[in-house]
Amino acid sequence: MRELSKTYDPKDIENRLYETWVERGYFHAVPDKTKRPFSVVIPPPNVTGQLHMGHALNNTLQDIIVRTKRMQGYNVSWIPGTDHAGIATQIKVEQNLREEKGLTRHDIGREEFLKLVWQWKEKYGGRIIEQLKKLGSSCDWDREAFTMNPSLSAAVKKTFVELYNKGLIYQGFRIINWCPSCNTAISDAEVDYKELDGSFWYFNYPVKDEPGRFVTIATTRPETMLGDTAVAVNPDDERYKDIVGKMLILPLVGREIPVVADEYVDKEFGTGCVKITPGHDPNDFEVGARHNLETIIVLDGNGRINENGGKYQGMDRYEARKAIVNELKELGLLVKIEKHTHNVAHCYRCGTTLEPMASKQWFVKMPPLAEPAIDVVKKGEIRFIPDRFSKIYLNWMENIHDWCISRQLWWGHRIPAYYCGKCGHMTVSETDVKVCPECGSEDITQDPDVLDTWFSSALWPFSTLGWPEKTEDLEYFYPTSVLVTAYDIITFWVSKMIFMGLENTEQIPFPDVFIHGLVRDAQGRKMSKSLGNGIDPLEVIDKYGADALRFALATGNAPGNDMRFSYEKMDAARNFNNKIWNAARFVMMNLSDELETAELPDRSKLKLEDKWVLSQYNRLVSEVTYNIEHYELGIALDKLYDFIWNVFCDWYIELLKPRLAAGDIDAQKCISYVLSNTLKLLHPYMPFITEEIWLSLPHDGDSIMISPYPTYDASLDFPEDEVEMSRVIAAIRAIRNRRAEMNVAPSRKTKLIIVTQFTDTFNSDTAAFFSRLASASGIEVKAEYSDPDAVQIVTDSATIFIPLADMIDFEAERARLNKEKTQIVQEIDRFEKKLSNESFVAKAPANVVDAERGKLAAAKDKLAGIENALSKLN
RNA sequence: GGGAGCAUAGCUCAGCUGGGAGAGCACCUGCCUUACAAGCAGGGGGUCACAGGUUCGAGCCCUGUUGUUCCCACCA
Repeated sequence: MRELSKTYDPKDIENRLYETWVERGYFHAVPDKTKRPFSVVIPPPNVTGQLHMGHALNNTLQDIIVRTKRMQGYNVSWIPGTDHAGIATQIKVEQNLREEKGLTRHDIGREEFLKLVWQWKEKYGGRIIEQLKKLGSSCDWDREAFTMNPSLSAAVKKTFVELYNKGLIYQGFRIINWCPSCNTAISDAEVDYKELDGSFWYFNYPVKDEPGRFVTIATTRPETMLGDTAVAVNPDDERYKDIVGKMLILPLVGREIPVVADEYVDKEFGTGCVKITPGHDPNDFEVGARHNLETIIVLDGNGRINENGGKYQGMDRYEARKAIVNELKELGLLVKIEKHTHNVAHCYRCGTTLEPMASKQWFVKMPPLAEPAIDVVKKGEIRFIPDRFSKIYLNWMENIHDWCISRQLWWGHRIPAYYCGKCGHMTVSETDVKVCPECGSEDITQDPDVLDTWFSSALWPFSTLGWPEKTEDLEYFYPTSVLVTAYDIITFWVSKMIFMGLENTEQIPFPDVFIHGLVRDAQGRKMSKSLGNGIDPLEVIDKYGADALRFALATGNAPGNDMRFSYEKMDAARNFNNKIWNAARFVMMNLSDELETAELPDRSKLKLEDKWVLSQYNRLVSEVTYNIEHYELGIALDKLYDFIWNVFCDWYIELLKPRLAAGDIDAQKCISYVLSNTLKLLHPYMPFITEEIWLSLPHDGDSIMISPYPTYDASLDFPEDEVEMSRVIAAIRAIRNRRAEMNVAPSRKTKLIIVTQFTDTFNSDTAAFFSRLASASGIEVKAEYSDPDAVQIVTDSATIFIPLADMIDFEAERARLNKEKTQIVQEIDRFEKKLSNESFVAKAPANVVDAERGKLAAAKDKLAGIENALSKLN
């Protein structure tokens, strides 16, 4: 056994224990048919990322579940890893290249650039993994995965090719969101809308061959007029009936464009005339398709006007906007400018205003994939915790659009499509294509685009287990048991894992999706770089220890709800650690060397207080187990905290002090048993301190983390003793309370005369601790007693006399007793009313009614005591 | 426009399938009682947003109202 140091120092403990666990292979799991598998999924952090509070919360919750299951005997696999994070990583490396060498990726070329990204990944990619270890996460590091590993890349290619062959992946020309800064298309899910103040410009477009006649259109993006190919009105709009079919002259450009009638136009909005720009607006694109309009794209990839913009070519989109508005004004075609607030699409990665643009991209056809993914949630095969997030999921899935998966980036999984330079044939293949299967030409180029990062993330639960190979791991650990993640990536990631899982493995990837909230700052704001309010978990760990951070994150945590992080919580967490440490030190000081294991003495040797604490401990075991199984991790932790502090420390330790001082071996067994098993319950939450203490106590085995989790034991239920002890505690509390009210110095000990029908309770053992805890110099237990000169305390099971004649204000005593009497009479009245209500007695469950009867009886006993006391007060 | 959450003690929040209104912090009083002052003992403090309803019984279920946060859609 190891001695515990006088003061608790997490730094000394945490690194040492973590290394030991890893060395002994406790985190590593291999398929073993004799054990039940339990495997979990959490979001792989970005490879270039830094640990933030979100990761800390996510890992803490996951580790609590994982450690509990492992102790319960499951064969637990938690595969850690990182995501290549296409755009995010590429942006970082590009920035770096610009800052260090003043070069762009185009200057050095694709191959060289990718070398740089891989170098970057090797250099910084491991950092976040090391940071996760500081938290105590019990991941299987031997299985660490990365979304661009060869085996995961193979899974990506296989998926792409199979979906393509089924017609579920296709190339299409349509409006996508284009980021002029990242120079790539992004999916609808990657768009952030921000409400901005803008303007609404009204312009006149002249009608051809009818000088002086105009239609007035309104737009928020004047520069797109360069690509207008029609103006649309509602077919039912009387104002414009006669103009439908006529031609307009597009100002500045001179192009003739038709007026078309389309249901899409809202008569009430603006002027009722809409300029149609099929190349730069999703709705216009559809109108264009319906009316066979030309699609003219006027912007290049950087957001500058292209060759279709005539003299504006080369101007930035906003420069062009100014110029166009000015020229139209000079031509007298600007009617008015209105202020207009509207939602503007921004890139979620870089914040740049996006341009909707028609473009040829790869898409996943969603409806056929969404359907089974909706079913499994509706049928309850996959459930969200809490359930309300299934609505968000279903709402999203039921309104799904096809998923744009191609990105004009270099970092990522390159699309496995190959084009023949000679005959133009396209081949989609898992293996590299060197020769055109159609014409035999060797002039083959691979599609330059890469796949959306989420495409590979979607495969994570099974690609990390070896899919598409039929590995033993996949067979044993898949489907996984639970996904733990925050609600902000339900649509990004959770939904995609579900439909890809069903598509690729014909199984759900996980039955449970445990959703947690976001960690905010003390004021409730989102932690962000721009606000500078982010708190680095590593600094917190450095100052308080990982156990304290985990406690702070888990305490009060309710599924799906955001939480605030504050240093007040960290102080509370640190204090709790300290409390446990000191309690353990005290227990150990009192243990004799002959105790080797944590075993209870023979049941017959148990005293009242032992049974009382064991009975509560036993209930704690079932409740905590139940709560954790139901993902009520915060509730379970509250109960552990309450038991350890308010039951074990405040009462049980105090109750046992006389016996421990006397060297009572049974008391030693009891207290070390309760402590050691409570530590097991707490271990998933605070792995380090519990291990350190547990190893110092009498124990079986090498580590608390692989010791069996406590289970409910019917032989430890002592309901009667619990009631008895709670009466004793109530009496002690009442005495302390009275003494405090009367300002009796704590050092002043008094005699106590206790009148009670429960005389068995107050035996010589009880008297020892009772004296201590109630500041008594001696205790007499009597069946009958009367002393008009004593303070009388009435509980529902006893009347206690404290001879404090010199301190009594009899007037005040009488007033106090009368006040208590009024209160108890009111209570009795309430209980009686309730119990005389026939429908209550008839309809309420029996145990509720019995409980009310019990309360009534206790109140009546107390009233009798008070009346007796009043009558004896002179 | 559609959807969801939240509104409980001064602050931050728990409260599972309806039956006790709770925790941490803060506050007040008294204590260094040799595990712990990062502590101990005692205490004050709440019309559970508002209005109806269902029920023997509502913080919890239903309807409406107000305030607030978020998600989705994106009428130029």
